[in-house]
Amino acid sequence: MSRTGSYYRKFKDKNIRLTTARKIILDIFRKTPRHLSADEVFLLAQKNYPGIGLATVYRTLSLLTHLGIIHKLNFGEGRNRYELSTKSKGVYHYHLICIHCGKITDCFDPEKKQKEFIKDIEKGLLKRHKFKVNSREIYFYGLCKRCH
Amino acid sequence: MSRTGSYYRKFKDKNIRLTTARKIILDIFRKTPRHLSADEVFLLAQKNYPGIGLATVYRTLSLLTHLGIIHKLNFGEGRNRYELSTKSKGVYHYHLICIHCGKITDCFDPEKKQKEFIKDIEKGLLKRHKFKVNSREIYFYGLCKRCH
DNA sequence: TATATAATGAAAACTATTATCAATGAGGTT
DNA sequence: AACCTCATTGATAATAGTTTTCATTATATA
Repeated sequence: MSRTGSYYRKFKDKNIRLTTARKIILDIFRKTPRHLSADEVFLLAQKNYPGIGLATVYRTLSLLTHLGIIHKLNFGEGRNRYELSTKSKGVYHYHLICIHCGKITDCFDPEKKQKEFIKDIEKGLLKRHKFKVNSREIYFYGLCKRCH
Repeated sequence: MSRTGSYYRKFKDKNIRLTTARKIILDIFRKTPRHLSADEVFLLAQKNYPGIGLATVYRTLSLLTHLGIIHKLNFGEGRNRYELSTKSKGVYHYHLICIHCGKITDCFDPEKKQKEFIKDIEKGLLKRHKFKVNSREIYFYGLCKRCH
């Protein structure tokens, strides 16, 4: 089954209707490996589906977030951004934010070791705080290659 | 020299005026070990300084953030929160956010080991991405003690 | 104390997001 | 295929957090 199909099944299982808007937006995330704002999703969606409304975009983003399909991010810009959360299932990744130019970089685990680090921390949280981690967000703020 | 004094010096060094509003707000952060929203800071500030305006609070939060004295946080609530950043100099800490009840917990490093983990990751970022980390924000989303 | 100007308070402006509501369309049933 | 139910939609208004504007005030220095 295609990846898309597995998302669609998630909808069916919960009696959530598979509308054009939802399919289009899901597709955008599958094709765009970036952190998209609601506005950016809206503009991209309009290309294939001119009639779509901004409110629907917001509602869909909220829905997909609650389904765990996408992940809400915040880089301190005064707006939220979203990305497919599938990646984070197997591979953890960090976000690097340059405090000078604002550039945001995805950084994937180069070493297995680091993933184990995080897992280790999460085990500790469960043991000591009885906190069951579902997902994690790791932001590093600093100066990027071009800014120092 | 008192801790306050060291902040005041930071102001002097940059020719930033030490006004009543700034002293009051700095004091709030020194006394309140919580993640405060602009509104909460505003309400607390008014107790000692009834005339203070909300705009000044926002301006001061922005100033203190740029000076590196406080740190801007976002827990996906639709507003920003702030905390003194001194803590993070020596001791790293994580934020646990319960996706059910919304409770936010500060979690300090129980083990030296974990701090070393993070340092290790940051060394890798410098080496591979030429990214110099200034500060980090680590959020764990999941279910808290009372919600599972 | 006088001076220059950074900082302030009040209010308006701006921007992201959410709520409202009548109209539409998805998906099951006949 | 026609029908039916109600979740979903688009348009718009409403809300809320934050930023900007501008005349006034207060800080730091001479």
